[in-house]
Amino acid sequence: MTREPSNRRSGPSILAIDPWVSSNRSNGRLHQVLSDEERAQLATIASVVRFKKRAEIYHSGQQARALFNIINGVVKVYSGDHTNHVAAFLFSGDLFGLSEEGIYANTVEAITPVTAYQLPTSALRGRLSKDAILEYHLICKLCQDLRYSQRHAFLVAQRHADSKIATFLQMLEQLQVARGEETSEIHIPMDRSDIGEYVGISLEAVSRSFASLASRGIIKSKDRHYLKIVDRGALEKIVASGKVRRGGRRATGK
Amino acid sequence: MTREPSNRRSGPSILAIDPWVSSNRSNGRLHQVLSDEERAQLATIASVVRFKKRAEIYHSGQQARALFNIINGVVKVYSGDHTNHVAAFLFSGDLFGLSEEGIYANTVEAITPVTAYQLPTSALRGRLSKDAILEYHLICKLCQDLRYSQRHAFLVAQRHADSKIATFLQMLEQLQVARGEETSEIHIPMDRSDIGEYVGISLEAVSRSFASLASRGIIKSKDRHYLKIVDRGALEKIVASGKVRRGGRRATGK
DNA sequence: CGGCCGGTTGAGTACAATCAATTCTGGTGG
DNA sequence: CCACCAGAATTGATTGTACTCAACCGGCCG
Repeated sequence: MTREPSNRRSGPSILAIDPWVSSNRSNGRLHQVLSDEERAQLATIASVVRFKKRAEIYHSGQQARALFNIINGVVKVYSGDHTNHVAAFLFSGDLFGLSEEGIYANTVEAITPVTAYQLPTSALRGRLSKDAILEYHLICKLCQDLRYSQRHAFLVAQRHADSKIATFLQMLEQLQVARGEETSEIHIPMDRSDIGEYVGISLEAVSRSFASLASRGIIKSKDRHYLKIVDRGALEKIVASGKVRRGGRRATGK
Repeated sequence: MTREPSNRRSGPSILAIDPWVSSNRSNGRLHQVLSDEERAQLATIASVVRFKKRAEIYHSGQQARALFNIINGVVKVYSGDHTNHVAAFLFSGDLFGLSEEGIYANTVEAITPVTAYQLPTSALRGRLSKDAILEYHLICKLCQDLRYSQRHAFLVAQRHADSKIATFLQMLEQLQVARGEETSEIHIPMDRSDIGEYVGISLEAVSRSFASLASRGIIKSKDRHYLKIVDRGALEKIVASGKVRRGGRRATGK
């Protein structure tokens, strides 16, 4: 982990959607919720840190010294225990380092080389307590994270491996759209076992699903980490086919 | 839905754990993060509403007119679409009604008769923008919700029905502890199909799991909605047995 | 060149979904 | 108060899917 002066960029960045204010120009795209002043302000308490691929950034149970804001790279958030369940993949503009009573509740590992702002909790809390706007923006981001987490639970609840992978691919693509990246190809930075631990199937099943989708002409993979969706309709159908669950009555009176 | 003056109680209540400040006296118990003044303040913009069992409180896609704070009763939060995936069960001291650009992102239905505070979004936003402390407390609650959601994804990722149900029971018990309720018996307010939709198995499998746990002497059920954990150790083992997932390398260098 | 790691492919098995029949339970009206 | 009914819950039998164990491939780095 290396430190360097943080004046090279315009400062921490939070990409999110406002829970209440509907912005005119958003087709699934996320917005920079921080103003330039806020970013500059935050930059004064931030330092830039870098992590190599596969580096563990912090471990569940450690003292939460800092909040991190990804500049670029991808991390995975997972439970540090013997189960390696992956809770989330995070990208540029995302935050991690949320704690529970000052203790990190998850383990975070760099999937790719990562550059991030490091915001010491003490300084951050000081700033938050004085700045209602900044707090509001943090709220926006937390709502965002909550929605993503619910979507993740939904993904994991899909019954067929193919549906999970199809949903996962849609999610990845949508994330690329959300942050305004190139969208002709889907970039898959994580490896098969990470995917398996995220969608809740074995890595063999991940492999088989990719193979199956490819053989059916629904996706076309350039290599291990890049692929294209060829038949969007078919993919949609596969996503939908994993959802059916019967039972449950209708909501009645008030 | 009926309205009544909201001066009957001490005002809205948020139960959560501070992400940073470790409170001396918490053994898994949640705290009231709002001060009496805050609660009184919020009460001035809140009205009390009641919903019958199985009433739909709002539907995904509707305009988000209000945030709700449960006084008592239980609701389920689920995706309004044809899939009935349940994202959460919420209890007293919980919030619901979070939206995405002013639109409700979920559907919420009362599982039991529910009494709740209704906080119009406009008034609430006005108050939030002026009150950094209140915003901070909302942040606490959102972190809480995020953790629960991650735990839910984890539960759903368990591989065996028995493990899911065992985990679910532990979660319910822990929630009762968290809000300081009676803990000798576990109260299960939701029906089998709700449980199935929450843990990601069919309602028949839910039934079979309960039967299996009971026959093994691990739980003892009084009736459909109340049971006791007899063999806590065995339950723990079952929870753990659903977690194993092999593969994944170790995190290396810095 | 060889080893290692990530990925793919194959065979057998176990578990839960499904379809279907039956019992239990709580609420309603006579 | 009881009989009845509808919805919830249970139980049974069958089938399909994904996990497991295991062998094998291929690229990358030392």
